[in-house]
Amino acid sequence: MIRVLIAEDQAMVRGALVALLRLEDDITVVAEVARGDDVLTAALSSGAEVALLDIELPGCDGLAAAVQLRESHPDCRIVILTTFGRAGYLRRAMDSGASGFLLKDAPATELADAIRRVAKGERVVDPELALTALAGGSNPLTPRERQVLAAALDGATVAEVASSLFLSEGTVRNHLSVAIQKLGVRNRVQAARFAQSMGWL
Amino acid sequence: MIRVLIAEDQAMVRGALVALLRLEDDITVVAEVARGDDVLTAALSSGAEVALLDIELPGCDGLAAAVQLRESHPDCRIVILTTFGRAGYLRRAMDSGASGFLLKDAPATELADAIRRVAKGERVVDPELALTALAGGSNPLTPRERQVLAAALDGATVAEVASSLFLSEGTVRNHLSVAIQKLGVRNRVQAARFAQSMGWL
DNA sequence: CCGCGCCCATGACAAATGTCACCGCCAACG
DNA sequence: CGTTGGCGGTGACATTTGTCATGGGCGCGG
Repeated sequence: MIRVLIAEDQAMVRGALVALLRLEDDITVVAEVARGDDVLTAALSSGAEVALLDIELPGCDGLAAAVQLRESHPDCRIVILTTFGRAGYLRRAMDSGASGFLLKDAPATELADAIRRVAKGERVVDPELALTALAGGSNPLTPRERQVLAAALDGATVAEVASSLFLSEGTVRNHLSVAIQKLGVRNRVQAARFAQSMGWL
Repeated sequence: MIRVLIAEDQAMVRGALVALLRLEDDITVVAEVARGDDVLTAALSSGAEVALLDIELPGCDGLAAAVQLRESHPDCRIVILTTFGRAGYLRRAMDSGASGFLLKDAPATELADAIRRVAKGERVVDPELALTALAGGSNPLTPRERQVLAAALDGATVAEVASSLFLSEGTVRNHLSVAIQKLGVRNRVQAARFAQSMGWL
């Protein structure tokens, strides 16, 4: 019997996934949580063998939860389940110690299969996604550029970004300009959107 | 036995929802589709009594699918199932002839319940959401302003928006400026994001 | 130690953006 | 019929944004 923890913020989807896994004889759901910062305690108290983590979670990112889990409960295998097949997400998931990476676009039958294989110690990644992750290359942005871009994502002005990061306005403009050129786009909005679509945030 | 059609683009979620509904004795899933433009034919050929429609669908918006379905198959009740509790979505869903409006944030148990009530001819809407929809008021944007804002959403320049809508640049700037003031924000990006978050697109 | 890359900053400049006043056209409505 | 409001347009203006050159400080690897 494989003991599984499910972390997913949308209650309806979470419940549906539980129903899906209940159909399997060799899998039992021992914990469900809605927040990233509940993952650790729930995993410890339930003795989960496999943790199924969404990336977009309130409280704490699924990838961050994976890191915590890996540190204090290294026997628990981790499967990331996410909507977006962003190359950067896959890379970061692997860096976080995940054993599996599944898309919500994948057929429902693959879920139980992936959990079984991960429980046996295998790694499970959509091969096509792995290719695009390799082809896409790695994140060309420096940490500062990421911060500035992330701040610009929701329409903040240069002045706001500057004060929120304790920088000069000119510096912010420089970082933005460099990021725009690296990404080959024409303004900050496109740059921010593109970076996010690649999982570079 | 209530005959249900499910339209949801993410295969994993779709399969999980099917598993969830399979647990109910009086509900049977007679069709599942991934695209909005497959809803109509699938509903007709399967004789579905209730259609469960996601809003974000490839091919054709779930709300548009609802309108088509309403016209050519008026006996089929419609339930909109969506991630976002945007006030504008609810209003448009009701205008599209939907009988129910459910959030993916709602508990999984509510799904079967909502389907049963809708099948009996009742209307099902999250009461809290209905309140915010009323409080939020209706869309203050004119059709043109919506178009311009939508085009600006992905970082297009004024010139690009102008040529794509066959307008003068000055006119586009005017529409943007008016929209920015109506929405009480400070630039086009915030305006576009705010409008989208309200479902005014 | 020296170079390299990242970070921060300045100042200047061109381009894009946001605002304003004012124009006309047209359809809906009292 | 006159008024109102959405739509399209012009021109001007201040502000913001994107680009460039340049320079200093810091940490890391050869």
